[in-house]
Amino acid sequence: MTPRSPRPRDRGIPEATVARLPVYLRALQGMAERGTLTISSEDLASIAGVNSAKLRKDLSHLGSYGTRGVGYDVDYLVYQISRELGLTQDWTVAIAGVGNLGRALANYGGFGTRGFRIAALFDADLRVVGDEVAGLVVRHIDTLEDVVGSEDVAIGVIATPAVSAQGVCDRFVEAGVTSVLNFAPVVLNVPPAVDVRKVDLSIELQILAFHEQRKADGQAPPEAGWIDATEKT
Amino acid sequence: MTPRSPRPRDRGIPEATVARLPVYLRALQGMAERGTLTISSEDLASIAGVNSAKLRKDLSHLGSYGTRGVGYDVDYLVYQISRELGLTQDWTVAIAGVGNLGRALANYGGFGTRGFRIAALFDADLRVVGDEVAGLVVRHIDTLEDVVGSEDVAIGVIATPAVSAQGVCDRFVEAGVTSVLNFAPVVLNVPPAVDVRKVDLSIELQILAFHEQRKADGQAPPEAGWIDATEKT
DNA sequence: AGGTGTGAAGGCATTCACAGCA
DNA sequence: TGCTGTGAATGCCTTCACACCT
Repeated sequence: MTPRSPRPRDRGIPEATVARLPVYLRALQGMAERGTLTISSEDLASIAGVNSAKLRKDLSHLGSYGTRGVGYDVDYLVYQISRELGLTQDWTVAIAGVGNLGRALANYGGFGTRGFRIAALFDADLRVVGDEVAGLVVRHIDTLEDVVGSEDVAIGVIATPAVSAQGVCDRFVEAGVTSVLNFAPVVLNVPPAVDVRKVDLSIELQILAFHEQRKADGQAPPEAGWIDATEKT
Repeated sequence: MTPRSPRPRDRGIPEATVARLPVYLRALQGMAERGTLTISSEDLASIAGVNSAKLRKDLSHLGSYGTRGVGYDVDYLVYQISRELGLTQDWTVAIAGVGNLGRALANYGGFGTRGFRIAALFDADLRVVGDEVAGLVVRHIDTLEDVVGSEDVAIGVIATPAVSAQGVCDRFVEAGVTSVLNFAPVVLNVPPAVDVRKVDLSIELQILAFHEQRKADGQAPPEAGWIDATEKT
Protein backbone atom coordinates (compact mmCIF):
# COMPACT_ATOMS: atom_id res chain seq x y z
CA MET A 1 0.00 0.00 0.00
CA THR A 2 2.92 2.33 0.44
CA PRO A 3 3.24 4.40 -2.76
CA ARG A 4 6.64 3.53 -4.20
CA SER A 5 8.11 4.65 -7.50
CA PRO A 6 10.46 2.01 -8.89
CA ARG A 7 13.99 2.89 -7.74
CA PRO A 8 16.81 1.28 -9.75
CA ARG A 9 19.47 1.46 -7.05
CA ASP A 10 19.89 2.75 -3.52
CA ARG A 11 20.33 6.40 -4.50
CA GLY A 12 21.42 7.22 -0.92
CA ILE A 13 24.70 8.94 -1.68
CA PRO A 14 26.22 10.65 1.39
CA GLU A 15 26.39 14.42 1.18
CA ALA A 16 30.14 14.38 1.85
CA THR A 17 30.58 12.15 -1.17
CA VAL A 18 28.46 14.37 -3.40
CA ALA A 19 30.67 17.31 -2.49
CA ARG A 20 33.77 15.45 -3.65
CA LEU A 21 32.42 14.00 -6.88
CA PRO A 22 32.98 17.28 -8.77
CA VAL A 23 36.63 17.22 -7.73
CA TYR A 24 37.06 13.69 -9.02
CA LEU A 25 35.22 14.60 -12.18
CA ARG A 26 37.52 17.52 -12.91
CA ALA A 27 40.61 15.40 -12.31
CA LEU A 28 39.26 12.67 -14.59
CA GLN A 29 38.42 15.11 -17.35
CA GLY A 30 42.01 16.30 -17.19
CA MET A 31 43.23 12.73 -17.49
CA ALA A 32 40.90 12.07 -20.41
CA GLU A 33 42.20 15.09 -22.28
CA ARG A 34 45.73 13.87 -21.83
CA GLY A 35 44.72 10.53 -23.27
CA THR A 36 44.92 8.40 -20.11
CA LEU A 37 42.64 5.36 -20.44
CA THR A 38 42.59 3.87 -16.94
CA ILE A 39 43.60 5.08 -13.49
CA SER A 40 43.98 3.45 -10.08
CA SER A 41 42.27 4.70 -6.94
CA GLU A 42 45.70 5.49 -5.54
CA ASP A 43 46.63 7.79 -8.42
CA LEU A 44 43.28 9.48 -8.78
CA ALA A 45 43.09 10.05 -5.04
CA SER A 46 46.49 11.69 -5.07
CA ILE A 47 45.45 14.08 -7.85
CA ALA A 48 42.17 14.88 -6.14
CA GLY A 49 43.84 15.42 -2.78
CA VAL A 50 42.12 12.68 -0.79
CA ASN A 51 43.25 9.27 0.41
CA SER A 52 42.54 6.23 -1.69
CA ALA A 53 40.23 4.50 0.79
CA LYS A 54 37.94 7.49 0.82
CA LEU A 55 37.96 7.66 -2.96
CA ARG A 56 37.07 4.00 -3.33
CA LYS A 57 34.26 4.25 -0.80
CA ASP A 58 32.93 7.33 -2.55
CA LEU A 59 32.94 5.64 -5.94
CA SER A 60 31.43 2.47 -4.52
CA HIS A 61 28.30 4.47 -3.76
CA LEU A 62 27.75 4.93 -7.50
CA GLY A 63 28.21 1.25 -8.29
CA SER A 64 31.02 -1.17 -9.11
CA TYR A 65 32.69 0.67 -11.92
CA GLY A 66 36.27 -0.42 -11.33
CA THR A 67 38.19 -3.49 -12.40
CA ARG A 68 40.20 -5.31 -9.72
CA GLY A 69 43.84 -5.49 -10.52
CA VAL A 70 43.48 -2.71 -13.09
CA GLY A 71 41.66 0.43 -11.91
CA TYR A 72 38.93 2.58 -13.35
CA ASP A 73 38.20 3.31 -17.00
CA VAL A 74 38.57 7.08 -17.22
CA ASP A 75 35.92 7.82 -19.84
CA TYR A 76 33.41 5.49 -18.27
CA LEU A 77 33.89 7.01 -14.86
CA VAL A 78 33.56 10.53 -16.28
CA TYR A 79 30.25 9.51 -17.72
CA GLN A 80 28.98 7.82 -14.58
CA ILE A 81 29.89 10.72 -12.31
CA SER A 82 28.43 13.23 -14.76
CA ARG A 83 25.22 11.30 -14.87
CA GLU A 84 25.04 10.99 -11.11
CA LEU A 85 25.59 14.72 -10.66
CA GLY A 86 22.93 15.49 -13.20
CA LEU A 87 25.31 17.02 -15.73
CA THR A 88 24.07 15.02 -18.70
CA GLN A 89 21.31 17.57 -18.95
CA ASP A 90 21.68 21.34 -18.98
CA TRP A 91 20.56 23.44 -16.04
CA THR A 92 19.43 26.97 -16.57
CA VAL A 93 21.00 29.62 -14.36
CA ALA A 94 20.08 33.24 -13.68
CA ILE A 95 22.32 35.74 -11.94
CA ALA A 96 20.95 38.59 -9.87
CA GLY A 97 23.30 41.48 -9.26
CA VAL A 98 25.67 42.65 -11.99
CA GLY A 99 28.35 44.34 -9.93
CA ASN A 100 31.97 43.29 -10.01
CA LEU A 101 31.13 39.87 -8.72
CA GLY A 102 28.15 39.30 -10.97
CA ARG A 103 30.29 40.21 -13.97
CA ALA A 104 33.02 37.86 -12.84
CA LEU A 105 30.52 35.04 -12.55
CA ALA A 106 28.88 35.79 -15.88
CA ASN A 107 32.24 35.79 -17.62
CA TYR A 108 33.44 32.67 -15.88
CA GLY A 109 33.52 30.71 -19.12
CA GLY A 110 33.74 26.98 -18.65
CA PHE A 111 30.86 26.73 -16.22
CA GLY A 112 32.22 23.47 -14.93
CA THR A 113 32.83 22.36 -18.52
CA ARG A 114 29.21 22.63 -19.54
CA GLY A 115 26.07 21.42 -17.80
CA PHE A 116 24.95 24.97 -17.06
CA ARG A 117 23.55 27.73 -19.22
CA ILE A 118 23.24 31.33 -18.08
CA ALA A 119 19.82 32.48 -19.22
CA ALA A 120 19.66 35.93 -17.72
CA LEU A 121 21.35 38.68 -15.73
CA PHE A 122 19.31 40.96 -13.51
CA ASP A 123 20.04 44.21 -11.76
CA ALA A 124 18.03 46.91 -10.04
CA ASP A 125 20.34 49.75 -11.09
CA LEU A 126 18.98 51.47 -14.20
CA ARG A 127 22.49 52.57 -15.15
CA VAL A 128 23.39 48.92 -15.61
CA VAL A 129 20.16 47.63 -17.10
CA GLY A 130 20.54 47.38 -20.85
CA ASP A 131 24.30 46.90 -20.77
CA GLU A 132 25.71 43.88 -22.49
CA VAL A 133 27.67 41.58 -20.21
CA ALA A 134 29.07 38.25 -21.33
CA GLY A 135 26.88 38.33 -24.41
CA LEU A 136 23.68 38.96 -22.46
CA VAL A 137 21.67 42.13 -22.06
CA VAL A 138 21.16 42.98 -18.39
CA ARG A 139 17.47 42.95 -17.52
CA HIS A 140 15.67 44.86 -14.85
CA ILE A 141 15.08 42.90 -11.68
CA ASP A 142 11.33 43.37 -12.05
CA THR A 143 11.34 41.07 -15.06
CA LEU A 144 12.68 38.26 -12.89
CA GLU A 145 9.39 36.43 -12.51
CA ASP A 146 8.66 36.51 -16.25
CA VAL A 147 12.09 35.29 -17.25
CA VAL A 148 12.36 32.57 -14.62
CA GLY A 149 9.03 31.27 -15.80
CA SER A 150 9.64 31.42 -19.52
CA GLU A 151 13.26 30.23 -19.40
CA ASP A 152 12.60 27.55 -16.79
CA VAL A 153 15.42 28.70 -14.53
CA ALA A 154 16.45 26.01 -12.05
CA ILE A 155 19.31 27.74 -10.25
CA GLY A 156 19.33 31.33 -9.03
CA VAL A 157 22.65 32.98 -8.24
CA ILE A 158 22.54 35.89 -5.81
CA ALA A 159 25.37 38.38 -6.27
CA THR A 160 23.56 41.40 -4.89
CA PRO A 161 24.40 43.55 -1.87
CA ALA A 162 23.49 41.96 1.46
CA VAL A 163 20.38 44.06 2.02
CA SER A 164 18.75 42.96 -1.23
CA ALA A 165 19.63 39.30 -0.99
CA GLN A 166 16.64 37.96 0.97
CA GLY A 167 14.19 39.87 -1.18
CA VAL A 168 15.71 38.60 -4.41
CA CYS A 169 15.81 35.10 -2.97
CA ASP A 170 12.12 35.26 -2.12
CA ARG A 171 11.33 36.32 -5.64
CA PHE A 172 13.39 33.50 -7.12
CA VAL A 173 11.66 30.99 -4.90
CA GLU A 174 8.21 32.39 -5.53
CA ALA A 175 8.89 32.17 -9.26
CA GLY A 176 9.76 28.49 -8.96
CA VAL A 177 13.52 28.33 -8.51
CA THR A 178 14.46 25.41 -6.26
CA SER A 179 18.23 25.89 -5.96
CA VAL A 180 20.04 29.03 -4.87
CA LEU A 181 23.71 29.88 -4.81
CA ASN A 182 24.23 32.80 -2.46
CA PHE A 183 27.27 35.10 -2.54
CA ALA A 184 25.77 37.73 -0.26
CA PRO A 185 26.90 37.73 3.38
CA VAL A 186 23.52 36.91 4.89
CA VAL A 187 21.70 33.80 6.06
CA LEU A 188 18.87 33.16 3.62
CA ASN A 189 15.48 31.88 4.71
CA VAL A 190 13.90 29.41 2.31
CA PRO A 191 11.27 26.66 2.34
CA PRO A 192 12.62 23.15 2.96
CA ALA A 193 12.12 22.14 -0.67
CA VAL A 194 14.72 24.70 -1.76
CA ASP A 195 18.46 24.04 -1.59
CA VAL A 196 20.79 26.86 -0.73
CA ARG A 197 24.55 26.88 -0.89
CA LYS A 198 26.57 29.86 0.17
CA VAL A 199 29.94 31.27 -0.75
CA ASP A 200 31.19 33.78 1.75
CA LEU A 201 34.53 35.50 1.42
CA SER A 202 34.72 36.99 4.88
CA ILE A 203 33.81 33.72 6.57
CA GLU A 204 36.64 32.02 4.73
CA LEU A 205 39.08 34.72 5.72
CA GLN A 206 38.01 34.56 9.34
CA ILE A 207 38.51 30.81 9.44
CA LEU A 208 42.00 31.31 8.05
CA ALA A 209 42.64 34.04 10.62
CA PHE A 210 41.72 31.65 13.40
CA HIS A 211 44.30 29.12 12.27
CA GLU A 212 46.84 31.84 11.58
CA GLN A 213 46.50 32.93 15.20
CA ARG A 214 46.86 29.36 16.37
CA LYS A 215 50.09 29.01 14.47
CA ALA A 216 51.39 32.28 15.91
CA ASP A 217 50.49 31.33 19.50
CA GLY A 218 51.84 27.90 20.24
CA GLN A 219 54.63 27.77 17.65
CA ALA A 220 54.42 24.07 16.84
CA PRO A 221 55.01 23.92 13.09
CA PRO A 222 54.50 20.29 12.01
CA GLU A 223 56.92 20.45 9.09
CA ALA A 224 57.18 17.06 7.47
CA GLY A 225 56.41 16.99 3.75
CA TRP A 226 53.65 18.05 1.40
CA ILE A 227 50.01 17.26 1.55
CA ASP A 228 47.02 18.03 -0.58
CA ALA A 229 44.92 21.03 0.18
CA THR A 230 41.47 19.50 -0.03
CA GLU A 231 42.26 17.14 2.81
CA LYS A 232 41.51 19.95 5.23
CA THR A 233 38.48 21.32 3.49
CA MET B 1 60.85 16.31 29.18
CA THR B 2 58.15 16.93 26.59
CA PRO B 3 58.48 20.59 25.48
CA ARG B 4 55.23 22.29 26.44
CA SER B 5 54.34 25.94 26.16
CA PRO B 6 51.91 27.07 28.88
CA ARG B 7 48.36 26.84 27.50
CA PRO B 8 45.74 28.94 29.31
CA ARG B 9 42.67 26.92 28.34
CA ASP B 10 41.89 23.89 26.23
CA ARG B 11 42.06 25.74 22.92
CA GLY B 12 40.71 22.62 21.20
CA ILE B 13 37.83 24.17 19.31
CA PRO B 14 36.21 21.80 16.80
CA GLU B 15 36.65 22.79 13.19
CA ALA B 16 32.90 22.72 12.60
CA THR B 17 32.47 25.25 15.38
CA VAL B 18 35.18 27.52 13.99
CA ALA B 19 33.36 27.57 10.67
CA ARG B 20 30.18 28.79 12.36
CA LEU B 21 31.67 31.43 14.64
CA PRO B 22 31.85 34.00 11.82
CA VAL B 23 28.14 33.55 11.21
CA TYR B 24 27.33 34.15 14.85
CA LEU B 25 29.66 37.11 14.89
CA ARG B 26 27.95 38.74 11.95
CA ALA B 27 24.52 38.22 13.49
CA LEU B 28 25.70 39.65 16.80
CA GLN B 29 27.23 42.70 15.14
CA GLY B 30 23.88 43.32 13.52
CA MET B 31 22.19 43.08 16.91
CA ALA B 32 24.72 45.42 18.49
CA GLU B 33 24.12 48.05 15.79
CA ARG B 34 20.41 47.88 16.44
CA GLY B 35 21.08 48.42 20.13
CA THR B 36 20.18 44.99 21.46
CA LEU B 37 21.96 44.33 24.74
CA THR B 38 21.35 40.65 25.42
CA ILE B 39 20.14 37.71 23.37
CA SER B 40 19.10 34.15 24.12
CA SER B 41 20.57 31.12 22.42
CA GLU B 42 17.18 30.45 20.93
CA ASP B 43 16.95 33.84 19.23
CA LEU B 44 20.56 34.01 18.11
CA ALA B 45 20.37 30.48 16.75
CA SER B 46 17.29 31.37 14.76
CA ILE B 47 19.01 34.38 13.19
CA ALA B 48 22.14 32.40 12.44
CA GLY B 49 20.18 29.52 10.97
CA VAL B 50 21.21 26.77 13.37
CA ASN B 51 19.42 25.08 16.24
CA SER B 52 19.93 26.38 19.74
CA ALA B 53 21.59 23.27 21.15
CA LYS B 54 24.30 23.51 18.54
CA LEU B 55 24.78 27.19 19.21
CA ARG B 56 25.13 26.67 22.95
CA LYS B 57 27.59 23.83 22.49
CA ASP B 58 29.59 25.96 20.06
CA LEU B 59 29.76 28.90 22.44
CA SER B 60 30.57 26.65 25.37
CA HIS B 61 33.86 25.84 23.66
CA LEU B 62 34.92 29.46 24.12
CA GLY B 63 34.01 29.56 27.80
CA SER B 64 31.00 30.29 29.97
CA TYR B 65 29.98 33.64 28.60
CA GLY B 66 26.22 33.37 29.09
CA THR B 67 23.99 34.08 32.06
CA ARG B 68 21.43 31.42 33.00
CA GLY B 69 17.92 32.70 32.89
CA VAL B 70 19.00 35.69 30.82
CA GLY B 71 21.11 34.95 27.76
CA TYR B 72 24.31 36.35 26.34
CA ASP B 73 25.58 39.92 26.52
CA VAL B 74 25.83 40.95 22.88
CA ASP B 75 28.88 43.22 23.08
CA TYR B 76 30.79 40.87 25.30
CA LEU B 77 30.11 37.94 22.99
CA VAL B 78 31.15 39.98 19.96
CA TYR B 79 34.43 40.67 21.66
CA GLN B 80 35.02 37.08 22.76
CA ILE B 81 34.30 35.62 19.34
CA SER B 82 36.43 38.28 17.64
CA ARG B 83 39.30 37.49 19.94
CA GLU B 84 38.95 33.77 19.41
CA LEU B 85 38.91 34.18 15.63
CA GLY B 86 41.98 36.39 15.77
CA LEU B 87 40.19 39.51 14.57
CA THR B 88 41.46 41.78 17.33
CA GLN B 89 44.57 42.11 15.23
CA ASP B 90 44.79 42.97 11.55
CA TRP B 91 45.85 40.38 9.02
CA THR B 92 47.57 41.44 5.86
CA VAL B 93 46.17 40.08 2.61
CA ALA B 94 47.55 40.01 -0.91
CA ILE B 95 45.51 39.17 -3.99
CA ALA B 96 47.05 37.55 -7.04
CA GLY B 97 45.11 37.91 -10.27
CA VAL B 98 43.30 41.12 -11.09
CA GLY B 99 40.67 39.88 -13.50
CA ASN B 100 36.97 40.29 -12.94
CA LEU B 101 37.10 38.23 -9.79
CA GLY B 102 40.22 39.84 -8.38
CA ARG B 103 38.64 43.26 -8.86
CA ALA B 104 35.45 42.11 -7.18
CA LEU B 105 37.43 40.87 -4.20
CA ALA B 106 39.57 44.00 -3.98
CA ASN B 107 36.48 46.20 -4.03
CA TYR B 108 34.61 44.06 -1.54
CA GLY B 109 34.64 46.83 1.06
CA GLY B 110 33.74 45.62 4.55
CA PHE B 111 36.23 42.81 4.59
CA GLY B 112 34.27 41.13 7.32
CA THR B 113 33.96 44.46 9.11
CA ARG B 114 37.66 44.94 9.52
CA GLY B 115 40.36 42.54 10.68
CA PHE B 116 41.90 42.35 7.22
CA ARG B 117 43.97 44.79 5.19
CA ILE B 118 44.69 44.36 1.50
CA ALA B 119 48.35 45.19 1.07
CA ALA B 120 48.85 44.40 -2.58
CA LEU B 121 47.37 43.29 -5.88
CA PHE B 122 49.44 41.28 -8.35
CA ASP B 123 49.01 40.37 -11.97
CA ALA B 124 51.17 38.94 -14.71
CA ASP B 125 49.47 40.87 -17.50
CA LEU B 126 51.45 44.02 -18.31
CA ARG B 127 48.30 45.70 -19.59
CA VAL B 128 46.92 45.53 -16.06
CA VAL B 129 50.07 46.23 -14.08
CA GLY B 130 50.11 49.88 -13.06
CA ASP B 131 46.34 50.26 -13.08
CA GLU B 132 44.73 51.54 -9.96
CA VAL B 133 42.17 49.16 -8.46
CA ALA B 134 40.41 49.79 -5.16
CA GLY B 135 42.97 52.45 -4.31
CA LEU B 136 45.96 50.22 -4.95
CA VAL B 137 48.36 50.16 -7.87
CA VAL B 138 48.53 46.70 -9.44
CA ARG B 139 52.04 45.31 -9.15
CA HIS B 140 53.77 42.81 -11.38
CA ILE B 141 53.66 39.27 -10.10
CA ASP B 142 57.45 39.14 -10.02
CA THR B 143 57.48 41.59 -7.13
CA LEU B 144 55.46 39.12 -5.06
CA GLU B 145 58.36 37.89 -2.97
CA ASP B 146 59.54 41.41 -2.12
CA VAL B 147 56.11 42.66 -1.13
CA VAL B 148 55.12 39.60 0.87
CA GLY B 149 58.33 39.97 2.81
CA SER B 150 58.21 43.70 3.43
CA GLU B 151 54.47 43.89 4.10
CA ASP B 152 54.39 40.72 6.19
CA VAL B 153 51.51 39.20 4.23
CA ALA B 154 49.77 36.42 6.15
CA ILE B 155 47.03 35.45 3.72
CA GLY B 156 47.40 35.01 -0.02
CA VAL B 157 44.31 35.08 -2.20
CA ILE B 158 44.57 33.30 -5.53
CA ALA B 159 42.23 34.68 -8.19
CA THR B 160 44.30 33.69 -11.20
CA PRO B 161 43.43 31.33 -14.04
CA ALA B 162 43.67 27.66 -13.11
CA VAL B 163 46.94 27.07 -14.91
CA SER B 164 48.80 29.72 -12.93
CA ALA B 165 47.35 28.89 -9.54
CA GLN B 166 49.82 26.28 -8.30
CA GLY B 167 52.77 28.38 -9.40
CA VAL B 168 51.50 31.46 -7.62
CA CYS B 169 50.68 29.38 -4.57
CA ASP B 170 54.22 28.01 -4.47
CA ARG B 171 55.60 31.53 -4.60
CA PHE B 172 53.31 32.69 -1.81
CA VAL B 173 54.36 29.76 0.35
CA GLU B 174 58.03 30.13 -0.46
CA ALA B 175 57.80 33.80 0.51
CA GLY B 176 56.35 32.90 3.88
CA VAL B 177 52.57 33.01 3.49
CA THR B 178 50.93 30.37 5.68
CA SER B 179 47.27 30.76 4.69
CA VAL B 180 45.85 30.62 1.19
CA LEU B 181 42.37 31.29 -0.10
CA ASN B 182 42.01 29.69 -3.49
CA PHE B 183 39.41 30.70 -6.07
CA ALA B 184 41.00 28.81 -8.94
CA PRO B 185 39.44 25.47 -9.87
CA VAL B 186 42.43 23.32 -9.00
CA VAL B 187 43.60 21.27 -6.03
CA LEU B 188 46.58 23.06 -4.54
CA ASN B 189 49.57 21.23 -3.13
CA VAL B 190 51.04 22.82 -0.02
CA PRO B 191 53.19 21.83 2.97
CA PRO B 192 51.24 20.74 6.07
CA ALA B 193 52.01 23.97 7.91
CA VAL B 194 50.02 25.93 5.35
CA ASP B 195 46.24 26.21 5.50
CA VAL B 196 44.26 26.30 2.28
CA ARG B 197 40.60 27.03 1.84
CA LYS B 198 38.96 26.89 -1.53
CA VAL B 199 35.99 28.59 -3.09
CA ASP B 200 34.82 26.88 -6.24
CA LEU B 201 31.84 28.06 -8.23
CA SER B 202 31.48 25.05 -10.46
CA ILE B 203 31.65 22.61 -7.56
CA GLU B 204 28.84 24.47 -5.84
CA LEU B 205 26.75 24.45 -8.99
CA GLN B 206 27.34 20.75 -9.50
CA ILE B 207 26.25 19.96 -5.97
CA LEU B 208 23.08 21.94 -6.57
CA ALA B 209 22.55 20.11 -9.85
CA PHE B 210 22.74 16.79 -8.05
CA HIS B 211 19.96 17.75 -5.66
CA GLU B 212 17.99 19.38 -8.43
CA GLN B 213 18.03 16.07 -10.30
CA ARG B 214 16.98 14.22 -7.15
CA LYS B 215 14.00 16.50 -6.79
CA ALA B 216 13.04 15.96 -10.44
CA ASP B 217 13.35 12.16 -10.22
CA GLY B 218 11.38 10.96 -7.24
CA GLN B 219 8.95 13.82 -6.85
CA ALA B 220 8.69 13.86 -3.04
CA PRO B 221 8.56 17.54 -2.13
CA PRO B 222 8.65 17.77 1.69
CA GLU B 223 6.63 20.96 1.89
CA ALA B 224 6.08 21.90 5.51
CA GLY B 225 7.29 25.37 6.49
CA TRP B 226 10.45 27.43 6.30
CA ILE B 227 13.89 26.60 7.48
CA ASP B 228 17.20 28.38 7.56
CA ALA B 229 19.61 27.93 4.74
CA THR B 230 22.77 27.26 6.72
CA GLU B 231 21.25 24.16 8.26
CA LYS B 232 22.13 22.28 5.12
CA THR B 233 25.53 23.75 4.52
C1' DA C 1 50.40 -9.66 -8.32
C1' DG C 2 47.73 -5.92 -8.22
C1' DG C 3 43.95 -3.17 -7.01
C1' DT C 4 38.89 -2.87 -6.03
C1' DG C 5 34.98 -3.20 -2.86
C1' DT C 6 33.51 -3.40 1.85
C1' DG C 7 32.62 -4.99 6.85
C1' DA C 8 34.21 -3.25 11.07
C1' DA C 9 36.31 0.14 14.07
C1' DG C 10 37.15 4.60 15.44
C1' DG C 11 36.49 9.58 15.51
C1' DC C 12 33.61 13.81 14.99
C1' DA C 13 29.57 16.35 15.03
C1' DT C 14 24.80 16.88 16.16
C1' DT C 15 20.99 16.37 19.01
C1' DC C 16 18.66 15.26 23.20
C1' DA C 17 17.33 16.13 27.71
C1' DC C 18 18.06 17.87 32.03
C1' DA C 19 20.87 19.41 36.08
C1' DG C 20 22.13 23.66 37.82
C1' DC C 21 22.42 28.48 38.31
C1' DA C 22 20.55 33.45 38.18
C1' DT D 1 10.75 30.52 36.26
C1' DG D 2 13.93 30.72 32.40
C1' DC D 3 17.82 29.76 30.03
C1' DT D 4 22.61 28.17 29.99
C1' DG D 5 26.03 24.47 30.04
C1' DT D 6 26.86 19.69 29.37
C1' DG D 7 26.85 14.36 29.91
C1' DA D 8 24.89 10.85 27.12
C1' DA D 9 22.97 9.02 22.94
C1' DT D 10 22.83 8.98 18.18
C1' DG D 11 24.26 9.33 13.56
C1' DC D 12 27.59 10.40 9.96
C1' DC D 13 32.11 10.20 7.99
C1' DT D 14 36.68 8.47 7.73
C1' DT D 15 40.05 5.07 8.05
C1' DC D 16 41.66 0.44 8.42
C1' DA D 17 42.52 -3.97 6.76
C1' DC D 18 41.60 -7.70 4.02
C1' DA D 19 38.59 -10.83 1.21
C1' DC D 20 37.87 -11.24 -3.40
C1' DC D 21 38.26 -10.77 -8.24
C1' DT D 22 41.04 -10.13 -12.78
